Amino acid sequence: MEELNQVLLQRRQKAQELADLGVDLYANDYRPSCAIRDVLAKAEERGDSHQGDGPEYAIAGRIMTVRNFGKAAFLHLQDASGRIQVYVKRDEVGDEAYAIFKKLDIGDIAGFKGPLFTTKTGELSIAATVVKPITKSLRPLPEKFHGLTDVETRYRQRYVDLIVNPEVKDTFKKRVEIIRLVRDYLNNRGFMEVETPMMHPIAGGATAKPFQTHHNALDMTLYLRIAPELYLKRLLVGGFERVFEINRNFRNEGLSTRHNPEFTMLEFYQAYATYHDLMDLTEEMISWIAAEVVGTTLITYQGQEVDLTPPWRRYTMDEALTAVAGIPIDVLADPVRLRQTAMDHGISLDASAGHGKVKTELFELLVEEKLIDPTFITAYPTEISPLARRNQDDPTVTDRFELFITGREIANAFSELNDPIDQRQRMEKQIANRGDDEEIFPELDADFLRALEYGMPPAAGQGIGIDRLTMLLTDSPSIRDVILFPHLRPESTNS
RNA sequence: GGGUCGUUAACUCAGUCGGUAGAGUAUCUGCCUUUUAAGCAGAGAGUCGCGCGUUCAAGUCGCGCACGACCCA
Repeated sequence: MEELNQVLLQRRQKAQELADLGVDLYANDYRPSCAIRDVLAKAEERGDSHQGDGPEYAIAGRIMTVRNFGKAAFLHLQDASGRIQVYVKRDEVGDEAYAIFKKLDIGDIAGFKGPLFTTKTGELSIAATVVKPITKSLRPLPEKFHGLTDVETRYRQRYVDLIVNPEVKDTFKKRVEIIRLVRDYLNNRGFMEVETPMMHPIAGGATAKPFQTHHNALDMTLYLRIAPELYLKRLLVGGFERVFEINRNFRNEGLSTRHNPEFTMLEFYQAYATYHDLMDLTEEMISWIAAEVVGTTLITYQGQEVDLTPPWRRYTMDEALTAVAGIPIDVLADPVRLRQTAMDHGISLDASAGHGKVKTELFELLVEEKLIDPTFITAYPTEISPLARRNQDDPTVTDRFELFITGREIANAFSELNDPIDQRQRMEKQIANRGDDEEIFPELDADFLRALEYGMPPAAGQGIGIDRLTMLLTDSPSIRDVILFPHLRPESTNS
């Protein structure tokens, strides 16, 4: 238990004084009649000025500011829906209630009842006739003008951040709205939302380090999933032709402004579709969500204008390397010269890296960050796309795209590989090429291959990072701004 | 993993050349019945992130550690 400083002691003392006056410090016998937003809306309907002669409203919320005049006071009360001023006058509420009111603090939760009036300065306010202490706050809130800005405290004590920084609340409301719109969009197109395992016996569907756990009764290692892909495809085999899942993935890797160890991913699969269909779907869905959430498809992200109005630019990886990075076509086609170009840019390549890998490295270094407006990049090398279908005309590339907006990968999709023989070979190759430093060796998912052998209909599938999409649409610079409780190192115990 | 910057009152921040720890908000006391960053007068509030070192003397200089931010890999 931390030592109580003066402020905390004073709060506890005040709480005791209230209790001595017979006040229940944690009462649960008050029911507000109205959300603050609804009070404001009703006042708007009624129009003109309010003289305290209208209906009474019972509201409840947290006291955010107080301006005290001795025998009267103004305060701002905040609930989930908004904020309104309350005027408490001794002559109106009575001596006893006013004495109790004087012992309330900023940060306390209280109820007030009374009619509306408009103050001299023109602010719509509640003229309290009843004061009801509801919950005592034993800790002071951050300063009213600057609020809470220390990012560490904001993330560690998100509850305080949410109380005092209204734009934070707004961001998380938008996040929920985005997810709701994704669901609506896919449900309306015949997709079925499913839940697949979070704990996998084999960590598959992506290349990433998994978290490990242990099942005691079965005495076996399990991995928190790095991707749901291989399970969703099993459902295609089973006959569900349009499925999606919005859920957490876990990757045991570094933290940054773009990476949290657990993050939310949308994955969806559509039978009898190709990656071309998914490009159409994606630009329609994301531009629609932007219009709903932001109100426009012309958005600003960290001072940059981004135009989400369809249609979006589509480049093959080769086209992008030429158009954006200025690499001549004949160099692109020549493995030796391209490798030299990569090395000239300081890219270190090991001997096993093929032509496709070299291209991808150059793309990541020279092109990605320049793709500000939404851009689909297609024709990813087969070498780095173990689960994607090969292109009919050029088997060295796959029918795959990634979507970049503001220089960041937002989505990854492909026409799915459904040839079980090809899939087995590619997985075996991937396992053979594993790095020696990998702590967890990739394993062949025999059951997934068995499922494919029953026949998976041709399909296209896609993953969209919900956190990054939310960052884009809420103009948030860090993934921690769109995750309620982002992962941080443990708080030091000596603080 | 490397580099840069930061950590001082509950919050937001100052702190000069190394010489008694400062402000605003919040809190407490008094005045104040239409204020809104209310006002006026007064008061209390600090392990200067942690540890070691240099020095007569360290918030300040050096080293190490913790946590965080940004950049790089």
